[in-house]
Amino acid sequence: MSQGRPTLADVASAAGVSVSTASLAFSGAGPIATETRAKVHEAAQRLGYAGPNPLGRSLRSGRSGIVGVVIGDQLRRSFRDPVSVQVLDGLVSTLGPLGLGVLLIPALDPDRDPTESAELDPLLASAPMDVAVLIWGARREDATLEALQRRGVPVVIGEGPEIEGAAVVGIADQQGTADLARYLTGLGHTRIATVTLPLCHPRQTGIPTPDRLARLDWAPARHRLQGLADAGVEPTVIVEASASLVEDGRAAGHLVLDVPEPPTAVIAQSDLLAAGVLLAARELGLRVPEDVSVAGFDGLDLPWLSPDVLTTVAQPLSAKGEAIGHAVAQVLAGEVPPPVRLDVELRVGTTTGPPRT
Amino acid sequence: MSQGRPTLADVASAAGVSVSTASLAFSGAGPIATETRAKVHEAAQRLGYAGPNPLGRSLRSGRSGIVGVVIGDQLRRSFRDPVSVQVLDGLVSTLGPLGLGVLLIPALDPDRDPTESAELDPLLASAPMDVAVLIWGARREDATLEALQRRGVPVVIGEGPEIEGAAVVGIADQQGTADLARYLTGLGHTRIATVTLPLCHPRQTGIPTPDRLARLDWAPARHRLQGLADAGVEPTVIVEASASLVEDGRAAGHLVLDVPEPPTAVIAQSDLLAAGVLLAARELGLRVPEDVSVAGFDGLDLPWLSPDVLTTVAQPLSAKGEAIGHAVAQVLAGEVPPPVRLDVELRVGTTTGPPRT
DNA sequence: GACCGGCCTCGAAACGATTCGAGCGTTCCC
DNA sequence: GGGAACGCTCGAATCGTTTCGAGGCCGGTC
Repeated sequence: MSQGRPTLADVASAAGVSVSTASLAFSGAGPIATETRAKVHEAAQRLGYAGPNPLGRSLRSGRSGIVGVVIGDQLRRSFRDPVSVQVLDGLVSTLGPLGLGVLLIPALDPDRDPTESAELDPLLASAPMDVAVLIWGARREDATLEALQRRGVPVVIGEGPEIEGAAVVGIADQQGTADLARYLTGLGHTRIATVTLPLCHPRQTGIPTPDRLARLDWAPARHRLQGLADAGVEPTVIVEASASLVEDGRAAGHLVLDVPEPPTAVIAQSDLLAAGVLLAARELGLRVPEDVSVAGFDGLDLPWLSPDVLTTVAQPLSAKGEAIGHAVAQVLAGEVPPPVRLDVELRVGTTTGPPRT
Repeated sequence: MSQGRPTLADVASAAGVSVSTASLAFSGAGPIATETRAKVHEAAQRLGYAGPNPLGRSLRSGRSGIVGVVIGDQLRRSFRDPVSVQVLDGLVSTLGPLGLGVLLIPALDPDRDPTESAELDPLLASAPMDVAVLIWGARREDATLEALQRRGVPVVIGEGPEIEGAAVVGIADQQGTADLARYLTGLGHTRIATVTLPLCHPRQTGIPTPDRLARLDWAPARHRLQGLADAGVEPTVIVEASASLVEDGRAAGHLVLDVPEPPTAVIAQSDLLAAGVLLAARELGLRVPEDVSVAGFDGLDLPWLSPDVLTTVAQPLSAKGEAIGHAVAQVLAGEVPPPVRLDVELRVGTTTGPPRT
């Protein structure tokens, strides 16, 4: 068959061996004479055969070598956040050497009318993958998660709730936030506000209603709020940001600081939000940390804040990605990965100090 | 066969129809009675069958529905740059509705010793994909590109050289840079320096040697340098940054500005580099734009520069991603996409002004 | 000289789906 | 009333590979 690209059968017949032998020559599994292997490779070279077709291989082995990573509806929103990017980086660099590729999968739109199926079935339901990763903030009742379980795709969750049959890689964010809060109260702060990550679906910006607070089901926000409570801090005001972006932090910062009696410290649940609060403070003519202390969470490297250095709780982002990758490998090996919780570290910068008396 | 997950055959026999009919019930191609379809779906539901196995489907149809996107050795480096992210976002949102997924593929390490194959064959050589996308700065002699061509994978290139058999989506960056340069000379600047993107492999930081300048084979850097020449601007000094990051821009900025007779304007080939130059200027006590004008390229939204607004040449990032996605679709439809060149737009901000006399 | 192992190679059976042409029952038209 | 047209369903072939057990050849041993 000289039509189309050559197949293993073409190579085999060109080399004068059987298909199975040719397969062995490539896969390396099983005994094969050095000479035979050379003959096969030579024939492959001659025909321009670039190795076994992954499709055939996958079908036979039942493995695609693909790990699906679920991203938000908009890639932009997910990846504008350096946190996701660094975690993904750790993940990719762990998976790559294992021969596993990362497929980007848009999450199911939770608001979509299921009856109206304008789009052919979404990637989530039809893309090949051996394991799926929900990198960030899966919720307990999640159309995405459910669709994956229905397909029988094993799931690894980063920083999410503990869910039956899914491996979880988390961080000690509750404790880290508590440490941060104690540090601030230790400095003498009593009026502390907080800017949170999204609390629940759908995302909103502003001061959450009690109803929303009750529906709090996004793990990172929940843990970090809980950390405040652990340290005995009751925020004077809680403002929710709809995404972990500087713009949202700035808006939230105005809400928090542009009031008659502003707090003396603001704890933001992410560094980008904190950076936004910092901008807001600057715009309002407040000095940091003299008039207001600002702290974040993540431990990002933000050179453009220079000369300020943000006080923050640093989490090991790449390590989290690597831990997720490791869990993926375990799942593929048929093991059940134990839950992981990575340590975080309070890192004091120049944006926090004692309150003005 | 109740062992393992159910297959189409199981569903078919449970529904009392043939496999081919069951297939029709799912694919929707071909005539099928509504009642039959319902019967099949009901049986599928009962058995927990979540739709046709993509592996089998792919093998038969010869299509995986996967588009490989080649990223640099380190994901972090690629994605810390908002430019890549926005392009990727445009790409994903175009491809998603077409039922195509994006697989992240680490590029081949050009320095790797080919004899020593510690790693099993890289994803690039073995991952399933219908088309590959080199999103940014492919070079003419590129191990990655070559490996793809050898596999017979069609390639779409973003902002690269025109290469035989590969579709290209570019921008009018040469002209845009020329416009920017003319604007600055029009303001009266004569001593203009430039900070470039990487010029060639391997990446380096600092003032490039003539040898390096001669080997200039990275399209974006080449076009934008050429744009300066088109406008009759000969840079007083050229500094090369090894990546489009604020840190590198800052380092380059010090090299450019911390000299006895600094330029009155600096053109950086990306906004992040420009932001770094801005930081360097600030650190050196130079006022912008009074002491030095700074301009970038890309048109990113950089709220943290506030209250400054960067003068820049804006390129349509999402549109570029969409254009690439469109080209991918054309390739898959068997068409040969014509070369695309998107327009850019000079956007004057507050970081440029007339030089001090 | 016959038998027993090793080492390689081969043939055939999956893997799970799509697709094409044939077949069959019904309806409609002449 | 007979034949054609139509609508739906079915069998069988096919996609390209891996894997398993069988078998062939060779050298060594009793």
